Amino acid sequence: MFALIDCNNFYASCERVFSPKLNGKAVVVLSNNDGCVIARSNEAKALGVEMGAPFFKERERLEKNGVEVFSSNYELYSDMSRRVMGTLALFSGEIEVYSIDEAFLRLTLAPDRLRDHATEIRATVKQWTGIPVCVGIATTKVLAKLSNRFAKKNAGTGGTHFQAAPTEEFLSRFDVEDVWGVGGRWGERLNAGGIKTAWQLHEANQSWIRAEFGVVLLRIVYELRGVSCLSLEEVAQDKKGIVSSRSFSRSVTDIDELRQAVRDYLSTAAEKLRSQASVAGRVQVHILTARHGDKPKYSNAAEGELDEPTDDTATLIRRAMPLLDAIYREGFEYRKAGVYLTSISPASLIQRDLFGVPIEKSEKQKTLMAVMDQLNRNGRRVHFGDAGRKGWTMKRGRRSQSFTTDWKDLLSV
DNA sequence: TCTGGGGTCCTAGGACCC
DNA sequence: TCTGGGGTCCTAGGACCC
Repeated sequence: MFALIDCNNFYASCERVFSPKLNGKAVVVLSNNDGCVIARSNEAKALGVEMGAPFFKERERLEKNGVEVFSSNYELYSDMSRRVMGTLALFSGEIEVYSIDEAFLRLTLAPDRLRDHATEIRATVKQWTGIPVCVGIATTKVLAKLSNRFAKKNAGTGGTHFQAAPTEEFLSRFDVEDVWGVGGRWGERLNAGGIKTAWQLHEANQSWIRAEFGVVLLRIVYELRGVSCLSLEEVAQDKKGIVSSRSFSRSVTDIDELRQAVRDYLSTAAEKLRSQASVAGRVQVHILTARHGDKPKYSNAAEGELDEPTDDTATLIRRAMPLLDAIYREGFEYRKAGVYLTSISPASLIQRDLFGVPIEKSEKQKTLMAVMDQLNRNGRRVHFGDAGRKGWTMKRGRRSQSFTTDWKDLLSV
């Protein structure tokens, strides 16, 4: 059996843990730059605040209704996630942390004990971390997802549900787009083919699915039928691509400012690369103007290969700068830039270039990076280039404290 | 009527997820 | 004024090899 545990309105719930006065009130959390709504408490959902709604369009309505609005505080959410996952790990030796607020567990209990187990998981996570979760149990991951959705949408379930078999009665309750792995595009095409519910997808013609949609959807159909095709991925695989990109808080026209942004993002991306002991063979740089409005639009990206794969921030920056120069056009108001590291491989398997960077030099680089990572981990930010006034950095004026990760922010009562 | 039969690697694009 | 930031996998097509 697979259990899917999903935190309810996770970011909003994190804010509530340390501010109980928010209980019962409408709470929303905004994306980076306070751009759009990415988490809503049930009260906020009831007011009709949509997921992904631009904040500037909703602002007045939110204020009028006394909604509590927060900038995103990933330091807090990551740490709360770690606590939730640590708690869940005590309930099964096999756990897959699927996202910041979801995990699959494999349960090998007798079926008659599953319901009690689910209730206990939910109660324990709530008591130990303050985060409310729902638990859905079934024989495949796709069915566990639906089971969880059922628990979440039906108050009568008490937040847990065990679905022993994929019955017509159960699957007919869900639109086909509610099935994990079926998004908007496939939903439309399936609807056009007369498939509107999860049950109809369960009954769909196998060869038609394979021919029209491919093997990915076919696996989902099998999962709906109770044939497990998606296994529990207990160990997180190394990233095959690492992105770091941010929207600016204001327009940027000057290439020097873009250069500094690219240096910053590369520092972040390379730090992630080193944390999984990998090297990257290619680096990509992209810049964009605003998508909306009537200002002239431009976006472009350029990618380049490293002479030899590296995790050295300085080397990556040196390779990336000419790429930025190549795509930069004067006269545009840029709103976002980013970098993308690809062709990632384990650092232990580097194929050195006979005429490349001498070993002694690369050893020095390695030491420098290790020292930098250590300083940054301890909260001192060490930068490449000009770390001075950066007017374009993220806007997040409504952020709560880092209650669990910074002594200065410890809650006072 | 009929045009060989195996492969690999890389990239772009399109889906999907949170 | 103002619209996030990460990821994964699969497929088709083009280039190459013998």
